[in-house]
Amino acid sequence: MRQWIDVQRKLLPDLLAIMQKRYEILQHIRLMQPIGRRTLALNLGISERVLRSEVQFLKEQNLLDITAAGMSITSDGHDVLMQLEDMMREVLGLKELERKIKQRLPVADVIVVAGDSDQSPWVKREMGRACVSRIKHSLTGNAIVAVTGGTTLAAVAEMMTPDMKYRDVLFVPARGGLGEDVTNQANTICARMAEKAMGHYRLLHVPDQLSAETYHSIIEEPAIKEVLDLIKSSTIVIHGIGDAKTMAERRKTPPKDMKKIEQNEAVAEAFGYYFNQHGEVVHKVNTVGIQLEDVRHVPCVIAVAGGASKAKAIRAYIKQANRCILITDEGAAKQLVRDDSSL
Amino acid sequence: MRQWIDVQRKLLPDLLAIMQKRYEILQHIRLMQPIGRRTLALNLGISERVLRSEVQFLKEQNLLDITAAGMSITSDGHDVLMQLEDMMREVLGLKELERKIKQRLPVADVIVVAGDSDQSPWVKREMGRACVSRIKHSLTGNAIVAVTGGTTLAAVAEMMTPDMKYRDVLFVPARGGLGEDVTNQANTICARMAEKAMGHYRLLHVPDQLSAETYHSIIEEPAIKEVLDLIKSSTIVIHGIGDAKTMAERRKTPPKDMKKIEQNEAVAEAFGYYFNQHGEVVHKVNTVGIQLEDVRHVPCVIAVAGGASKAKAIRAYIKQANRCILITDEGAAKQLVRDDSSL
DNA sequence: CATAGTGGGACTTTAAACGTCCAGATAGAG
DNA sequence: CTCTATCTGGACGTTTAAAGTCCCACTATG
Repeated sequence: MRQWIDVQRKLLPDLLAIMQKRYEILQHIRLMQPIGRRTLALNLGISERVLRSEVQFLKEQNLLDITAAGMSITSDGHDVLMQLEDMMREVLGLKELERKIKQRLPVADVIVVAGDSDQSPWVKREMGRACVSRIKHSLTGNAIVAVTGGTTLAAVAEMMTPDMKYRDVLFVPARGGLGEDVTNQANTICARMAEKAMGHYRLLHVPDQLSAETYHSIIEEPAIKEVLDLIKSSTIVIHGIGDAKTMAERRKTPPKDMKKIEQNEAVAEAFGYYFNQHGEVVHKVNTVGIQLEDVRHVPCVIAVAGGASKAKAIRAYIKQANRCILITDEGAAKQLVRDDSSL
Repeated sequence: MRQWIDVQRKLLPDLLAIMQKRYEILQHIRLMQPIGRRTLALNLGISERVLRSEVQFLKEQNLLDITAAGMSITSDGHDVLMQLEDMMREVLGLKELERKIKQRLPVADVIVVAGDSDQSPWVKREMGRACVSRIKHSLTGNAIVAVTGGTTLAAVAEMMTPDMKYRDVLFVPARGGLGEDVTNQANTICARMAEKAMGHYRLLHVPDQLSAETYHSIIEEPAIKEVLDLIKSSTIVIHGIGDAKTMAERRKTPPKDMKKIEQNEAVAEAFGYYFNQHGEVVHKVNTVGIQLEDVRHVPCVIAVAGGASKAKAIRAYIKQANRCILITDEGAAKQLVRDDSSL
């Protein structure tokens, strides 16, 4: 396949560009369907007229449907898109990035999607899609999937699709309240993901700020304890990686902790833990649920994070992680490789 | 690879056509270099202007050189062409033909090249090229290669290229005089092939028509006997397959034999043997050299024959052959498959 | 029922591809 | 050495396809 692309690059250089264009069009339509020409053209950054020609072509190929409400993907288009995903990763050199990252960081697997989520918000959803298909890949029987919060995880939940495989899967939030907005809380995302997957889910109703006494008594409540046990025995953990400062600010972090985080030069955050650039824990939010030790024993840990600005955070987290699966984007991946080359 | 082609067919339907066009241009240039635009355009059956555009493009890609004497292939172009050969066989459905033939006829391997040598004479040279690369593939140490005569084998000799592998290879004519023109005789072709390959060769100087006495005494001559022994112990045999009637007419076949061949409904001819449609020998030319029994014990027998008109002959010969390697063209292959489907 | 967003038709502009013709250069034959 | 045939490459008008522009009819949704 590699040589096939190389030959085509020599023999038909601009056709690969056209292929990429059509691929992106299909991809966007799938993402935003039903959608109109103008909106889509604006989104893709191409003229409306050329989009129109392309759309007409794609329609003639039976790859997309076109109704009064807008354009949407046919099942043929869906199939083509599925196969294209793999090829385009190779064409765009994303596989190359994956190889490099695998060489340089201790990860079990890497998937890089095109784009930079710093610049194009929809790239998060592509990471979400990649994450979902990766999960399906390593799903066995009646798994317990623990998920965290964050906008990236929200995107993952949004892209979740129902599947027979999820019939006996249980979704749980990885940890209790971390001080986030309700839309970004693990509970919310867990529920959303389970609904989209047509699977089951349990939630963890523990308030954010508790006195020590209440805390100790509440975790002895049978209803709570049962969920906590499920969480500790989860087989898959899906979590985001945040920039330490951004996360601390977004959460209602007390000034005392804020200072601690800053002074210890934390750069990364994941499920309530803050790491410095060497991957050492410098602070943790006190809450129930899975702990860092527990994570190390989970067979399948998937970290999802993208955008060039998160490269440092990703590197720091990966350093201490136990060969997790990383799902990221082109922006972050390139930055990671660049940083590594300059060291 | 199969799916890659299918997707591209959907997404860029004319891509494969363009690819094929450029492939053919490169192929022809390699075959006829150095060659001018007009001659080439005429040969390819396309307008001179479009050829000019294509050539300009290919030149910019550094795939061909262009001098006052005409156009020729660069080493880059050669590499691309090598890789393309395989891909185009897949694209043009030739691999499909190969699969079908392998299913239906008792052959060890089949290679089908594009075109029909009945209509385009240069297709024989393509078969020649395919044959040469196939030989190299199954060449071991100091092999002895026996070759027959015929226009197709002449094309094989013409396409032979020198290679380190041929250093210890010995070329010999498979059989003595069969009544052909000197240009199509096994001796001539054997010498030509060996020269092109930079290998060694021995010839068999035995006149066509001999009395029984002379015959028996000549084969006892040490010089002759040595060559005959080499022939009998050859490790590779390359031969053509002819239409029985055509071959009989081309050779100075005596009326008596002619009648015998016709009455027994011979359809195929190979190294002096005539076969009917069931693969049974109905006549043989009396001469020294390898015999049909000997051929059965040669580890690698390669039959080269193309053109739709030869399909019947190929089928008949293959029926009695002991899992040989067949090198043919699209015209013959399609006819073979068609005949087989209608049975 | 109004409005924002949709597809699609029609026309003009622009660029690329193509057909055609010819001049200058070069290799090979005589 | 000369002559001729063949080669490339430039020039220019023509054709055809793509892209820009504007507008209209329709429809889903609030």
